[in-house]
Amino acid sequence: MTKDYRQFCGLARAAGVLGERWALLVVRDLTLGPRRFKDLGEGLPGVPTSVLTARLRELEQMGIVERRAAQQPGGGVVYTLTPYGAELTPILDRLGRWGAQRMSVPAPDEIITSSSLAAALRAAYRPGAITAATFSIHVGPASAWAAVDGSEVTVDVGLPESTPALIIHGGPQFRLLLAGRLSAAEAITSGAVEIEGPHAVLEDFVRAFHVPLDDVIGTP
Amino acid sequence: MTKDYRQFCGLARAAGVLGERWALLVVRDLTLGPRRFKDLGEGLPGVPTSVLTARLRELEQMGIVERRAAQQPGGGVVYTLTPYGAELTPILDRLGRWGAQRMSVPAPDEIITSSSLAAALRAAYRPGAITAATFSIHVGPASAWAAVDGSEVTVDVGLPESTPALIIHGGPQFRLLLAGRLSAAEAITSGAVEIEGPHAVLEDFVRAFHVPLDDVIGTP
DNA sequence: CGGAATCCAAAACGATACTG
DNA sequence: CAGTATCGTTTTGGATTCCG
Repeated sequence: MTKDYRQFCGLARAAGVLGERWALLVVRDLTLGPRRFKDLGEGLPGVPTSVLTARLRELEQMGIVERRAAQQPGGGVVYTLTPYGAELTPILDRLGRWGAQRMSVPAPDEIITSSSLAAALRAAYRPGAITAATFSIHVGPASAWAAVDGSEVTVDVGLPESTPALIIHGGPQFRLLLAGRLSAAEAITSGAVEIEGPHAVLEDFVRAFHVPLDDVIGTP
Repeated sequence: MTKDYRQFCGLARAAGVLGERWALLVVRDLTLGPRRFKDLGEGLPGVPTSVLTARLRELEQMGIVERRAAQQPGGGVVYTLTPYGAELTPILDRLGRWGAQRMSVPAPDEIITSSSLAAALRAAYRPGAITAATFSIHVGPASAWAAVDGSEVTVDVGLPESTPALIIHGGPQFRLLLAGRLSAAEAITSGAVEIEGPHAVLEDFVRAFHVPLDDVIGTP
């Protein structure tokens, strides 16, 4: 449990916990807010309950995750990030952007989860482009929303509470829109995305949310 | 080889490569500069050559590491980070600082490698405290140096080329100096560190290199 | 719902030895 | 120096089932 490198090194510690299978994705999902065991399991297709339990215990023991009784609907248990764990958020955002640089279009067997979409939106946010707006995004089976207010952005899975300025339905090409490889206009005319709302708001969206994409040279 | 989460997610990609055993530490060592196979192996006590090879191949395949023929002494092979891989440096620095927050004093079985020391110094650097100086640091069997010049810092293992303004020999308590739990004066009088050079330069050092340390509450 | 318990299979790690 | 090859052992991941 929890890899041990026997090195007195902050990075080795981090690698020890977060390098375990599924650990980083569990934390990613928890950066969006408190989650139940079941939510985590469903949001991470392929995790056996036994592994999820193990990861949560380890993260708990390292002070990253906290296990609490849920007050509201139905009681039960929720997992949250501790303040220490929450400090990972900006780091994971950067790491996620780094990894996304080489991701153009989903492979046939790759899925998009709502949590990954929400986290990607948060990581993609560039303050200053727009002042305020709420977006509702659907990509394949995944749904998330992002609410911009000044330099802040709030994201989560599912649907926004307030009515969004724009609803976007995107397909596999959605990534290219975030990369600027497709302009807002192109994305619409090509059918890469369909929107409910004004075209101009989609222009706002692409200005506010951006993740560059490398020209990847084939490996000769 | 290379964990697969089947998710179209930058973080999942990153976790796939960097989550493999030893991978993050290999990258850490390479952020310091080109390294030979043997250097990496010796700097990572416990890695079998077979595993090291596997990790290097994976990192190479992901475009993070490049394998080149060494020009200079003796020929052979060196591994370097690609530009893409080098982009990880600031991220790993942040992750390392995050992990170090809960590390006060090395456990009896924890070692300090020269690479981890050098990387820790880089991560600990706060621009603005001093204008220029070179430090030579020894902690246990590990040796590294850091050269400050304006807002830039350069670090590596071993000894600096130019004569340092200060040589520091630290013991297990060295971490507390970086955390500010020990003042420069206290560190010297308590014997936590021994220095060759002016006391005042050690004051400079602690101002320029700092990694906070959490008050960790026992787990009740 | 929130897990604990079992069990099997497959990696993958670590050690060691050996080669170009 | 820079690995490859082999191999036994240990993990641990994944699937399934069951329980409070």
